[in-house]
Amino acid sequence: MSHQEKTVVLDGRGTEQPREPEQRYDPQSIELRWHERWSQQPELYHAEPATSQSKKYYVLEMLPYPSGALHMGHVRNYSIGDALARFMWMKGYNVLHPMGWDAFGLPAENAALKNKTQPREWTLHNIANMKRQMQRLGFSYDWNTEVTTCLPDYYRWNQWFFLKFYERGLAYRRKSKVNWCPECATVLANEQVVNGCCWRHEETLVEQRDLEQWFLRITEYADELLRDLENLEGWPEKVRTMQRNWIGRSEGAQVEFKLAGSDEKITVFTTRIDTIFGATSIQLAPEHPFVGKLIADDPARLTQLDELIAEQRRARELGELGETEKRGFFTGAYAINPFNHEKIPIWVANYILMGYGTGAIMSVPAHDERDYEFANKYGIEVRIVILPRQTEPAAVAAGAVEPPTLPYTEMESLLINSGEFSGLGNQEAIQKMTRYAEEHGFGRARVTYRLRDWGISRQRYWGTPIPMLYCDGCGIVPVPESELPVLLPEHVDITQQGGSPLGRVPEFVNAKCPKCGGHARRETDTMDTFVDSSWYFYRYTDAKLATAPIDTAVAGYWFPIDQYIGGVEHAILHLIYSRFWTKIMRDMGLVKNSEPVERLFTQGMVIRNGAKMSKSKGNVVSPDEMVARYGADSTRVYALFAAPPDRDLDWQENGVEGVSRFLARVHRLIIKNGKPMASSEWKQVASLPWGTGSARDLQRKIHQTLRRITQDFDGRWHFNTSIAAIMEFVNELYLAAEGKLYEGEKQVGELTDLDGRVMQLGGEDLRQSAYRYLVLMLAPFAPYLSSELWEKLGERSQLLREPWPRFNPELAREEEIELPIQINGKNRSRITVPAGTGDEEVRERALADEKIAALLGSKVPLKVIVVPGKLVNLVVR
RNA sequence: GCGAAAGUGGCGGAAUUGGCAGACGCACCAGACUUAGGAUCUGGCGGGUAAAACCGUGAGGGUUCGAGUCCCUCCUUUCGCACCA
Repeated sequence: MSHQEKTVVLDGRGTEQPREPEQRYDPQSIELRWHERWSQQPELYHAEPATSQSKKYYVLEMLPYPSGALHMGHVRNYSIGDALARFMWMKGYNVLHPMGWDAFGLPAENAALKNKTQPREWTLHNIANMKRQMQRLGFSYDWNTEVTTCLPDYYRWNQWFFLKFYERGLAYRRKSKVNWCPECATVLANEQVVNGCCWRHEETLVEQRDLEQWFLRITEYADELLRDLENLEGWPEKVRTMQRNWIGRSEGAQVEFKLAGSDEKITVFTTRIDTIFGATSIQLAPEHPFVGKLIADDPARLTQLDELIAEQRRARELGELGETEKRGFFTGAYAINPFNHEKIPIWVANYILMGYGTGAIMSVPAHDERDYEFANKYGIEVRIVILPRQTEPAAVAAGAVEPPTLPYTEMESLLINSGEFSGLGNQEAIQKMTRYAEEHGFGRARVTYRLRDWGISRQRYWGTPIPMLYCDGCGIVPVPESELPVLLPEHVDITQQGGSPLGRVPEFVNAKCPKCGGHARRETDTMDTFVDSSWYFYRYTDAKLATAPIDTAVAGYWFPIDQYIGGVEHAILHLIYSRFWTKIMRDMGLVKNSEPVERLFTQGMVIRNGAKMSKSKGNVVSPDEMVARYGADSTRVYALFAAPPDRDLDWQENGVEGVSRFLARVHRLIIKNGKPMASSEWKQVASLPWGTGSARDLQRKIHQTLRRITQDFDGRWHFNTSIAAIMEFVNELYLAAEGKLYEGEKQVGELTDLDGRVMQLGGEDLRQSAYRYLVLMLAPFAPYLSSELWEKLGERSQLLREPWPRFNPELAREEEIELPIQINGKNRSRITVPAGTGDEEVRERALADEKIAALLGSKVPLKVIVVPGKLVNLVVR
């Protein structure tokens, strides 16, 4: 940085120009000065109260986990949100733009173990650091509404919600399978299971254990969660599809099959009851409770079962479930098909999932690829029961129809070999056969979901304590609302492994039963951190409210969130939980909206050298480093300029350098040429009738650039093209400033001032006006530099609230003139030509073109598009 | 396997409704000013040619006066789902 000491700078024409230190773009000094100033104006980004007459706009970025420092993905996320917030402010909206911390979670415990600190200290320290980074980056957050989920102020409302859910039967306790590491003697989250082993003990296989867990009944809302996806038109289709698949609704029927020679029944779920006459076996999942009973006295088969289960678990843990070869064995037992009373064998098969439907299916090899594969392998009968209507039944007999490739789902299909149902179409058959099953008491229509209830118990310390008590006499007793919050004790020993850390804190565990006054134990599990993030955005609307989680009127004003911005990795869990939570809040009467988020934007990842940034790859770029080297503005503008925000962004440092050069160019341009100008003037100058010369060109550029940015914000969010347009604009302003434009345009417009005097305005005035437009256009993207230059131009207003200028479509349009084309002496049509491109020549060429003349004979061209001096094409409508 | 998105210079990417392909930026080359340049300014920069012509948007077909854009058939990459009965 030795060049900083220079005070003399030479321009391209070799003339020496003394340069004041402030003439050089020094982002550090500019940004630190404004940072200081803004920190003394905490009200700067406050939203107006919910009683405001202004239209509201709630822009939200996903709150970060305070892991220690921001990464580039954060910077990109917040640069998008901040640009939008600033733009909406300038558009005159009442903007809510909050930020908070998703502060509970496992990493804090791990860090505490590693660094011998407390999770609380570690977390709060990280928050302080990341908040500093955000403020240095100049993001326009209203820190007055900051939410930190690990503080009692916040998590007490998690507990409050939990109690309400419990009252409503939406929270319940039951046994469930969990990942259990025998070495750690504790439960692991799915993410902590690596290749089927514990992440801490890489040799130790994780077991599935049954544990009492708290669940939230999200399945109760499965149907609505699915249905309302249709209305979320502001969401990416991709996310909606992912959620649809996650919920996984399927309509069908469940049918009971009697066990031959017994009164016991096996219930299967099928979406294709119409194929039931083609069922040639029953298949059970290996974990199906029935299996044990059927083969209890058969050691050989029990061994087979164990192998099957072990193999399946390995496959699941390796994520290769779909690739495993189908395998199974005959149990020796038979079931009776209630439709045709046929005796069919019961098998165990590894491709049947216990977690879906009933864990048992009727196998119809003729009409299901999986069943077909299995049946082929084990020699089970394949019986065709549905055909396309056109097919001759004789073709079946002749073996000309190959299962299971039949188009049997078509309405056109026809049942055969199906008793009284033969001859029906497939849809009709489903209805009639379901009704038949219901009437005969062995089945009914049923909807099944893939979605499971949400298990929220975590055997962890750093989370919200679940506000429940276990009384020796009364059983499960909720903590009374008046006793909230159940405080998370501090200085808990988390170094010891095994079970919930809170269980080792007697002062916490031992409590009085609020019902009988007797001894009770507290629940020692804490809540999943996804609980925290399921409703935090409501809390922002009144973050300090002490009497309730939210103020219904205030939340009613702000919700739904107009724009939510974050990574696609939260497409399922966080966003489904949030939608679920909102629906409960609505049912509780807390909010009116059924969906929390109107529009969702998922930004692309930040990568470097083609790979996701990670410490192990050594390709991490730290925001602090970027800010120190190039400043916040350059870092932010680059994050928006390098790629459209929905695509992955390859971080290239010399790209940042280029942006920095660009900002320096802007700075130099205005510092050198900008002069004070009355705001009543400059706002009108750009709209004056400038004729057709170079002033008109600059005027057009102003409006075109404005149009580009305005439309990018309103529509497709391609801020890279917005910024490119600003760069073009700056390039043109440089030409203008160097006197290459405006010859002979000294006085081309008139303006009447407040006293009625007529002012003559020239190219210089237009340039001064253009500088101000430039600063306005830059304001959403580079807050520091734009504020600095705004002031340097003598403007006193708060840039954040300066109205976003409207572009004039007329002035933005490329100028065109129309020329008539004569064909056979008659005016047949017109051609449109950009102004000033040799009109006569163009017309002659147009007339000389045989092709056009021929076409005009039969069709009428409405528009001919002309390149200067050269006819290219003809548009015929 | 199923579903979705995307393939354009050395690179990131423009081209919003079919109408001058490669805006803007990076990298690179040349020049100017310089004791100096990793500053600044000017010019160049898809292939091809002395200059044109001509050829160029993953491949091959098609529609159209005209296709990166629309249609068909492939190929590749990325993401999501992956035995959901």
